[in-house]
Amino acid sequence: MLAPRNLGQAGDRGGKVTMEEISASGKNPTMADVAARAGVSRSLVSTVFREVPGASPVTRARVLQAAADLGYQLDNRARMLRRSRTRLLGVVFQVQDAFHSDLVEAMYPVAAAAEYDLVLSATTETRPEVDAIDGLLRDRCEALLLVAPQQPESWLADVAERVPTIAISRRIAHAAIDVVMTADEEVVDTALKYLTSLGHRNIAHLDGAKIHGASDRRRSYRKLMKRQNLGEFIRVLEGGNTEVQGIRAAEALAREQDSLPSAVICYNDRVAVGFMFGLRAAGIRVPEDISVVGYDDVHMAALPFISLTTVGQDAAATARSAIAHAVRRLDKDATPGEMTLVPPYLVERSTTLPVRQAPAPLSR
Amino acid sequence: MLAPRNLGQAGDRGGKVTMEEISASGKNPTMADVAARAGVSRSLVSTVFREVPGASPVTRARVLQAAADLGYQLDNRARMLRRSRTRLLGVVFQVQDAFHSDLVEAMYPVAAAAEYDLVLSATTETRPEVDAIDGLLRDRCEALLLVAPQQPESWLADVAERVPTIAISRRIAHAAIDVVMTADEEVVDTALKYLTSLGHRNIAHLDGAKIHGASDRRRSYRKLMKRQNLGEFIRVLEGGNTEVQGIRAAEALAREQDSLPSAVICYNDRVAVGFMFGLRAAGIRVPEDISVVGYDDVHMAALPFISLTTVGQDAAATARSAIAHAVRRLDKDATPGEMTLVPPYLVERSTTLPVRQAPAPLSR
DNA sequence: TTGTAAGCGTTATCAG
DNA sequence: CTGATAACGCTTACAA
Repeated sequence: MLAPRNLGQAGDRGGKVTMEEISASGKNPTMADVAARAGVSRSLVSTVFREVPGASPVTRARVLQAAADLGYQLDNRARMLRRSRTRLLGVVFQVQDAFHSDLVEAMYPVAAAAEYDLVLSATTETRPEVDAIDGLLRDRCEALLLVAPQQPESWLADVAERVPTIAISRRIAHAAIDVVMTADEEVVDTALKYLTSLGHRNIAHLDGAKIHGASDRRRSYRKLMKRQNLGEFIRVLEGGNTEVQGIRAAEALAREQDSLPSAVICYNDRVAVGFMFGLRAAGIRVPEDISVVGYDDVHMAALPFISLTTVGQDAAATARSAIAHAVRRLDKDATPGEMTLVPPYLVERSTTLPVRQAPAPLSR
Repeated sequence: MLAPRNLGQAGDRGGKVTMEEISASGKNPTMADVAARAGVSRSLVSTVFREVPGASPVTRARVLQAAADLGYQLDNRARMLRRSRTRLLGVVFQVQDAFHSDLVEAMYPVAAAAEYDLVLSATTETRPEVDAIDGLLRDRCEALLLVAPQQPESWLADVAERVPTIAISRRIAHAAIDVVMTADEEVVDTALKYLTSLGHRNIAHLDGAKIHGASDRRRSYRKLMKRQNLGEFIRVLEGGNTEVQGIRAAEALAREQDSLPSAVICYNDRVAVGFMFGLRAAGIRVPEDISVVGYDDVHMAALPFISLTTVGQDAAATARSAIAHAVRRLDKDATPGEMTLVPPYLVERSTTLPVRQAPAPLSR
């Protein structure tokens, strides 16, 4: 009763387990054990488990049965060691970040389709990126997928010299590193076009402070505002990337209530949500007084009592593209340094309204 | 300039890289390469890298230098294969779950302190638990840490028969499986005692529906209400584990407004937050009309505009305990089937108030 | 279709 | 302190 389901006891259908059963206890059974039990050679067991042609159906069945009886499991260590290729893709990500989780989730099926396995290596407060990457290198991953890597470009370039490296969600200009990220300027463009289509002109930008990518976003905002002939309205609000910083920004804005923008584009959803609640707490209505647009489309943005209009990052497309880059480098030895920009998408929800309190559409 | 930092070029301080440099390109350098460059035997290189005594300081330095010049990295596959023990702990978790992420984060330093490495294996929509566990078994992990496993107990028991298995956050009564979880009854007890201390008696329970553990919680609620002589107030509201289900529950409750409880203990924070906003949307004030207590202490609960009073799960303590179980089983061959209950903690925030609108404390 | 034998890059054992 | 020499469990030509 305590015996594992697939580990067939003496007396089970299989029958003649005797020595093997004893020798198998404690140690894991090997291919040799399976071969012995099936009455074939080790290599035949291998062919069966690799699912390559070269074993008769009847042998195949016998081997599989013997393996099941013994509770045999392939040993990845040995198999990877012997094989010329490990078919391993290393993924470095921040385990606490929801968008990173979305990416990892989306990567699994794509990698599997290309017959690669994923090796996850998390970065945390106590586990620096360098350690995470080192582990993957020791596991002999064939390519590295780095989600929002924090290390300096030169260090990442050194890594990329050893193994094909794909940076995700971080712009890096280096000939050895592939990059996959949401088209940053298009994010601002999408938000801006949407807001101007609602009649907004006085559109401010809630900044991401010193976060990676914030300066790019700021630059895009300035550039695109000018292009829309809205240069006179350019205004960058001091923000950050957390809800609390959003609240602070709202409080600061409320204090100088003389000149409110009619809409604000935020660095990300978290700061946007904080900003929105902060405005409301200060007596400024959202969306009636100010429209708010976020970025990321995190889970929270979709909650009915938040319902934040936002420009979303397509995690699935990003993941697909990142794996595709790795596969191109490995299986089609493409040249490194290519960049893929994933288009963002707009999600209209309840934090935006046409400028100046437009009346609800009349039914006529 | 394109050369990896640690891969010392010919002309670098090291000097005489010639054939090795060429042979190393393409293939990863091995211990043999390092040995050759340092002018020692493979086994000495091994002793140096294993950091065991048996190499003179000067040799040690030479080996390390040669390794650095070559950009040598240990090969985990070979090392794990040869070593009697892998010192690998497999962790199965839902990559999308914030509490699981907290656990994983907390596990890293604890495992490192016990000289174990963590192997992460995520379950997702497309990657079933069985696959995740299979992978870890093939990697020859020495123990499995399963966070909130979904498989039936009998199946998990089969796994536990092969390898020491620790279930986290799921109650399992099986002699082969260790369990670490937050003391479930204490959670309800903590919430209940806190609410009664505020004078509440009409305390309802917002249920977790068919989720694992919900029935335990329900049972504890009933039992402890009776123990407090509050049996007449027992009331289980149909809930769930998501914000949207919380909103629905609030709407349902508002419809039968004749008999509102004065406080509600919720299955988790997510459903609690939805419930709270749902109540407010229905014109029921929180906390003035109804006090709301959540469970988990997720990040969102602490946001200023949510500020949910909740009973928290101690992720760090749970992680510590789980690793400790594994280490006890592996290094001190403790007997399986032990259970550790981690005490929860109360976080008083803004969704609870003494019953019947107590006046703000007077300053005198 | 099946079996034989030689590694893959380490660690561990045992001599010098 | 140092260096040969077997394994570890598998894959992969190559032979039968």
